Amino acid sequence: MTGDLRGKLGAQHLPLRDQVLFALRTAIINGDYLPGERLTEDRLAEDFGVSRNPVREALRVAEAEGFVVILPRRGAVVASPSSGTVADMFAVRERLEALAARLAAERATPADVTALRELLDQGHEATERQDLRRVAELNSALHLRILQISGNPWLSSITKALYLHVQWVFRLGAAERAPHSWAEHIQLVDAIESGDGQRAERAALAHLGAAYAAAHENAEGGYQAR
Amino acid sequence: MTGDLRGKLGAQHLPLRDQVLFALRTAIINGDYLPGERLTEDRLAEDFGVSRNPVREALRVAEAEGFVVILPRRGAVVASPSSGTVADMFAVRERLEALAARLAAERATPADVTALRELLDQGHEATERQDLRRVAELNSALHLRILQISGNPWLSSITKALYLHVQWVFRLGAAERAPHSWAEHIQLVDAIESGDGQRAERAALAHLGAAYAAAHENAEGGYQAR
DNA sequence: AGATTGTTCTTCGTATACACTTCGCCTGGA
DNA sequence: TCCAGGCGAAGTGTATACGAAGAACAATCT
Repeated sequence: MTGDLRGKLGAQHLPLRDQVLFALRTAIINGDYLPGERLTEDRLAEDFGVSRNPVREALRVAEAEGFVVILPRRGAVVASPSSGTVADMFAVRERLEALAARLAAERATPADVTALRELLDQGHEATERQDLRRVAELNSALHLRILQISGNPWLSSITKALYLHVQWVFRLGAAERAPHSWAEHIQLVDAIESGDGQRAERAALAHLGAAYAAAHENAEGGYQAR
Repeated sequence: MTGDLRGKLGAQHLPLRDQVLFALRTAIINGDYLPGERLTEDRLAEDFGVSRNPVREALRVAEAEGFVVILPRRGAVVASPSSGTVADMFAVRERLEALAARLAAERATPADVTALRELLDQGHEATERQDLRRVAELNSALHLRILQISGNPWLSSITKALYLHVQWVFRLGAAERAPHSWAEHIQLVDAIESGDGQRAERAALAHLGAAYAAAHENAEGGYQAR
């Protein structure tokens, strides 16, 4: 609840509202604030050690991003990703990541490919070490990197936002996705390296399909709505 | 046990910040505030007749939506859509609207189709009357309706946001797109009615391709960056 | 009980204050 | 004339206080 997040955010150069937004997003994704939980401005202000104004501004953005729902005159509650919308998210993500893969394949420089392989290696190693947390990090890093290589800022920002929500669902649904996804990742990077957009798209779709299946399993009863 | 019988009486009055956001978006899209123009909080507050707080909250959301850029400690300026990002926008939009068309085809009820045909008729009529403004409205309405029929809230909200930006570019680039697009629309609605997702996707892609060509022409020199 | 009326919590908007940055202007010196 | 550097205005970032109105809940009355 209120305990562990109380830090002194008030000393940096970044605007407070951004720090609050970041902390809020993180707390929601990590499950420190659970779906349906009421978020009063005063409480958040106290949790983060700031005044209400930065909190309000952060809340509006969090609403725009879909992490909270604001009911007029009644305040904000943490949004509830229902298993219905998980399917919807993946349907969109599938298309977007397929496009990203294609663009990445068409535009990747040798240096880009090297960077991807590097992530792949680290991921493989972390998998051997059973360091699931690190595996998840590297998984994100790989996807984000591909997005960046795609060179399309719109695609990138939209997909990133979606990706955060996916992670949220994963966390709530407990276990991170297992090691076998790295085989798919290798396929994907191979395709990108080949420069064959079509093939990269297919690899992305295959990967997303598998990821969805996993997410769907986890989503069943991993959290309760309301 | 949290009571779920939400009365919806309070939902009609929208908060000032939302009205400000709406007005701000509209003003930017209409070109009342031009790209690069400085938006000081005091000025906006005065323009809209409210205090700084609602303005600030609206600005944060407008930033998240990509209509303004906020430079820390220096304030907000209207964002500048460069012709590079127009291509990027359409690349994404193509994928999203194709998905929307497919889902709509798979899920449309007869009533949905009737509603689409109604819009088509009105559009045709407005075109005859040379009422370009109304044509543009109906064009939006049609796309938005298809999004709604798709039944995927993520897809819907993301694409809507993108759509606003497209309109922005169109306005800045002067002339609305011409009458011939209605032929494509008819193809699209026919495809949706048929229930053939594949065909609906193809129709959407064809339409988007043509729209992009038009947008691209307009974008050349229709406005100046910075 | 069932309806009505308070009471309280909270949001929403306004207003004000102030530290601190940024920027443009101005002045003085080369 | 041109540059340097100082000075002050403008504007953001943040905090705080306050009043109004809505919603939820409790208490009270018929």
